[in-house]
Amino acid sequence: MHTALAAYFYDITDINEETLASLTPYFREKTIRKNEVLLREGEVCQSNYFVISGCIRLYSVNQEGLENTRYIAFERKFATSFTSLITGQPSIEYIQSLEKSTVLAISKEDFFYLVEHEPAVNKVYRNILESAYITTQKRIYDLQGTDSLNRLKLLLAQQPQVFKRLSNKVIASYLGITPYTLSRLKSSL
Amino acid sequence: MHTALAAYFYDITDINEETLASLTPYFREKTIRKNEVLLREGEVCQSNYFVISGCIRLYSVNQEGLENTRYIAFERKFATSFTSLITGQPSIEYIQSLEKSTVLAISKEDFFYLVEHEPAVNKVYRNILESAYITTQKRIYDLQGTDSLNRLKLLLAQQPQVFKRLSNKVIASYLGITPYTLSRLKSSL
DNA sequence: GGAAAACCTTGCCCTATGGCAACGTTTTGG
DNA sequence: CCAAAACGTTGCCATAGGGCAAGGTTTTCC
Repeated sequence: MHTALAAYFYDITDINEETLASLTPYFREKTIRKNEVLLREGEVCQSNYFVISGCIRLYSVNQEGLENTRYIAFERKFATSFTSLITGQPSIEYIQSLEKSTVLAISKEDFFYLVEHEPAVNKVYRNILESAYITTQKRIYDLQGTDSLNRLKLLLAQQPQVFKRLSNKVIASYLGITPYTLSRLKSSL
Repeated sequence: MHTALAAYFYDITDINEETLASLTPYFREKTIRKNEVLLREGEVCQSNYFVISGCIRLYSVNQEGLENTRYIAFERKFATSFTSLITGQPSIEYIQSLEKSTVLAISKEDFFYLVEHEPAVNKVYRNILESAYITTQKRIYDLQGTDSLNRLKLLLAQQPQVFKRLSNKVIASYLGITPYTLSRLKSSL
């Protein structure tokens, strides 16, 4: 198994070496070009992705054709459209790489089989969902209760790497503002 | 066990009658006055609540003193500040009843003990987290990508009972707008 | 059951952000 | 390596929503 994923399991679970080895064949390594789309709106999501290098984002396109980015996964994070994965319904969001990336992909059938039958994967899934809960709780309060300038400052303080690696267009779509406004806010800092 | 909670378990898990009976002593029935606060910002959340009747909300107060409502739980839903429950950190949000309510409360120690040792509760917890994931995914895209009038129309279409049971002040704080704006939007419908 | 408090509405004006246009800069891909 | 496309910045104006004030209405609770 790739060392990054093994480290992830050891960090979250008390899995032993044999069990870990038995999980290896479920994950396929995949190289992804920059800006490649892994899932389109309307398609049913079939895989869960663990990011080895690079980063991928989840975003949707609203009625006016504007992109809204909900989540950006960097190294050592799982990312997928869990809503589509869980419900089996067509996704309302896209999955796209933002850099040349390497990921480990596991099919949804294998993933949910292991969630049911392998306690370590159950624990990992629980951890993913709990982390998502905590992240999105804060995000909703941010979007509801904080103005753009403060959201920008918060992002600069908490995830400075975002500004080195991603375009302003993507950052703006994550903050919920237009690239125009982001450009103006940055020059006002 | 209260029939509403039993029905909830039967709906989500394949629990048997004896196991269900063994869970009963973990839940204490509690009657709550309208507007009673169950958890304040800064306190560590100690319980998970299952709503039998009435409703409770999760909200925070931002820097300007304005309330933002993140979630409203009606009958047959679990609600708590999972972020505080999971991390053990002080809560950034309040829990408050919006009507005279009856809930079943389980302590966090008992709850997480059962999540680890009772598969049916593990499944219920997984279901709660998955549902929260699906709900908040849509909510983030709504807050980011849709204007207030459309958010109002969506809420009217999807949760009309909200408008019969809750004050405009609470509805506005859920939509992320002021009561002034809500009043104006409603008269424009 | 009545005073006080909370709530709802609406007029007026203000502010943050959006959208277009124009133009320079960077990135992409053959 | 170069042309085309995408991106970033900024001036100008438009618009959604916020905030105050004032008045009517409903709710609370002693």
